[in-house]
Amino acid sequence: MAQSQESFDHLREQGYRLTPQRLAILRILRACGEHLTPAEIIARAQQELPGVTEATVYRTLSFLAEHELALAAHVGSGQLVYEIAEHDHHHLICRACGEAVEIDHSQLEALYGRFEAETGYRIDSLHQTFFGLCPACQAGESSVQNENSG
Amino acid sequence: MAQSQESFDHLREQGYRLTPQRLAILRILRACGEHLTPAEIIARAQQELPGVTEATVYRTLSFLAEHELALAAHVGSGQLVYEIAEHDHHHLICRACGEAVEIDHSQLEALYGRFEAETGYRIDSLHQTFFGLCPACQAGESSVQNENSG
DNA sequence: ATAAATGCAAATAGTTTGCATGCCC
DNA sequence: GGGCATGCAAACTATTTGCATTTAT
Repeated sequence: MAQSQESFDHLREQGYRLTPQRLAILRILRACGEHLTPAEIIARAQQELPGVTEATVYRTLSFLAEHELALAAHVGSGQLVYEIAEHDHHHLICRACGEAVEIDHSQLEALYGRFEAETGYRIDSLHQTFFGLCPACQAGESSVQNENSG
Repeated sequence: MAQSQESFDHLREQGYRLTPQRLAILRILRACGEHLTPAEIIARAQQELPGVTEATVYRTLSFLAEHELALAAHVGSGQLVYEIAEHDHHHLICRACGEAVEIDHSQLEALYGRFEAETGYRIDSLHQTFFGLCPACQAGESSVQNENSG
């Protein structure tokens, strides 16, 4: 929670407000540690703050992403997902059970460097999502046949 | 066009039909060579086949993706995009001008191998999308300020 | 006090579905 | 001819927006 104090002050200085809704959603993202869909965040936010609306959650998520307190990414589901912006990392997600493994950004740096050298692009994808099958689901591959991802 | 003949026969054998709509959409994807959003595909399809509906295009795209004649991927826009399934590759897209560079899958194989060794996952992400700024847009960075992506 | 943020509800955008008809094989 | 695919329109889901009210500062 300490790491946010400076961001909070910074936002306040710019005239933004730290409303209970924003704090609650930030808390939810922090507590989860993983990415959540807007729907999941809405559900959790409504438990903490009965009466909070979907519109507010969407607006809050955009706000947090814009101010780099949260990170938005696309995963296979088609929905944008959000997670707390703490350190740069990527995800490897199991298509079958949805389990996600974090991949530290350092593991992609060499690749990015190579792409940048080859193409001249400056790459800023700090949240890639890779898909596959986790060891458990590979084992039960013939029996497990679902396609969930949330 | 030759490369599709066998796929066509295979589909027909399974009782599927190669309707003008499906062929037109396949032709559109092939002609483009890049990924297209459903909206873009709908627009082009309606030029080739006046009267074709959105529903049909969506259904056709799902059909083509399911039968591996097309490939579906998420790019930053939030919309699923489709492209012809010809060879495994990834994209590096300029956030500013939308220009895309292809990255052959071979360039990611070592990385995937490393991830697989570390995590035990079997990775099957054959279409990653990386974002960045292309050389031209880096040059005009201060002047170019748009956020288009389609 | 004041401007920013919320809640509400309606609007919008994108995608999917049911069903009668059409058309590929 | 038979059954898969299409067109049409309506349903749905996810997200955004306008505006009066509330509230953090």
